Amino acid sequence: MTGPAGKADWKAIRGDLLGRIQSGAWKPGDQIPREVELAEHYECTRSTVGRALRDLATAGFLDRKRKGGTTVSANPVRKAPLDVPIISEAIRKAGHDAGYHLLDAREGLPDGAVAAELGLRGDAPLLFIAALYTANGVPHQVEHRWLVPATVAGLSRGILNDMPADEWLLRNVPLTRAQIAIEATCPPPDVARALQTAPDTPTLLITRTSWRQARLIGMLRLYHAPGHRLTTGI
Amino acid sequence: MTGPAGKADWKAIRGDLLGRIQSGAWKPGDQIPREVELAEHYECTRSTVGRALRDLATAGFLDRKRKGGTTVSANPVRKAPLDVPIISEAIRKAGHDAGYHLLDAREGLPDGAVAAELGLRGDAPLLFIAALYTANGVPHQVEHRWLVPATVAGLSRGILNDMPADEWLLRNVPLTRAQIAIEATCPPPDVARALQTAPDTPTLLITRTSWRQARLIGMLRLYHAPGHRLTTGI
DNA sequence: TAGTGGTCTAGACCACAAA
DNA sequence: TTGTGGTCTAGACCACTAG
Repeated sequence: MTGPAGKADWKAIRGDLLGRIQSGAWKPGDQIPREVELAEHYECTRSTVGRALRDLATAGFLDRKRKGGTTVSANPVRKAPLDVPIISEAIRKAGHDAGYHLLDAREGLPDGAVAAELGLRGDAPLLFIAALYTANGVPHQVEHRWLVPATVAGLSRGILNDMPADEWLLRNVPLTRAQIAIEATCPPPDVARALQTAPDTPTLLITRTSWRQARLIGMLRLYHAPGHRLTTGI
Repeated sequence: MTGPAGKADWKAIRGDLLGRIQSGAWKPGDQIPREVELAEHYECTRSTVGRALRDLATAGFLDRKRKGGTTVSANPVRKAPLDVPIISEAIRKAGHDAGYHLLDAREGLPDGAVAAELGLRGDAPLLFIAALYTANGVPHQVEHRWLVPATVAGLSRGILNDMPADEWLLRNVPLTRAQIAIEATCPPPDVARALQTAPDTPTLLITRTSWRQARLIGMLRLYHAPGHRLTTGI
């Protein structure tokens, strides 16, 4: 119910509108005034209130339809932004010293699970990479990658010795689409060994399959050290 | 290098600009033309290219600074939107029959870990809720909630018998801020029993602490059935 | 068909940061 | 100081959709 306090400023207007929603003055399902009316109330143009309304709509607080007007979302499905970072960068940003060790890099046939996940028949060789990331010298994450050789042409073992695959890929084969799955699992024996944990320790596993346009780049399995938490917020 | 193909349309411009980034025509760190120049190139106004540029910047593809100009992000930290849904809704949306069973609801003192997580001293009683969600009759998720009684006044055991806490909270005490943590763990004995799994099965645990403005609402621990995956994409 | 949001224009002023 | 993006205005036309 705040009036046009200071001046017309789309962020202020957004805050005011959000306040009405979160305070319960406007309830889920309610129809809110039209843009023209709000513009009049806030003493600004329709463009300005429009921007505030658009922002609240993309954030999930409002539903907008032409002719149907703007309503308060009945079911505000909130989205928590989950970072998909360069691993070493993430470690450094957490204030730790980031280490990287290539454990394995070779061509080979993917096993059935990987081939199925990638939608391949399993008879085409992929580039397999295993690497360990450390934070302050302590095992932090282990990655298993299966990459389509034709798509990542130019990526050699020599490069991988010095540079994590994700950094090379970011610059040379940037992804345009990715599917991400997060689950809890027990690490395979070699991963457990690298992480220095017992093989039956619950481990957070992130699986990411990525494409560049229509071309498959490959798959990443990222095993986190025990106790590692993925955090975000709203 | 596409010209002003059809007409000035901010989505088309965004697509064209994104194409230049993803094709490698513009590389990370590169400075891109100023708004005025792009407007000239696309034969539209600065507002229109500005909208396309703003969109790409919020998506993480561009960095913009006044006077400094616009550059291609050197480190495009992509964000994957993670849904924070009403649990029953999510089960239904997956095409399953959603079931809800209240397992426990009582006032009690939180244990040390919960009190610490909530930043409480542990001498104030909280409302504890345990509930089981099923999908097609099969155990799907178990939630443990600790709620601050003063903040959720009106939430009774009678209500909780019929309605999951999250649905009541959504309508009556909508959160304005939340911290979310995702980790792998072994479920406590009572959770393992409810999920009908062995206690040493790796389980995906989502912990969410939520506030309404400055007031603490409470904490949720959501244990997922074995094999459950959290999925998202870019 | 009429009303609503979605978009674009042409111009202006302002805020911030680099030189 | 100066150049860049950030925002706002006043107006117009268009696209979708509810009635």
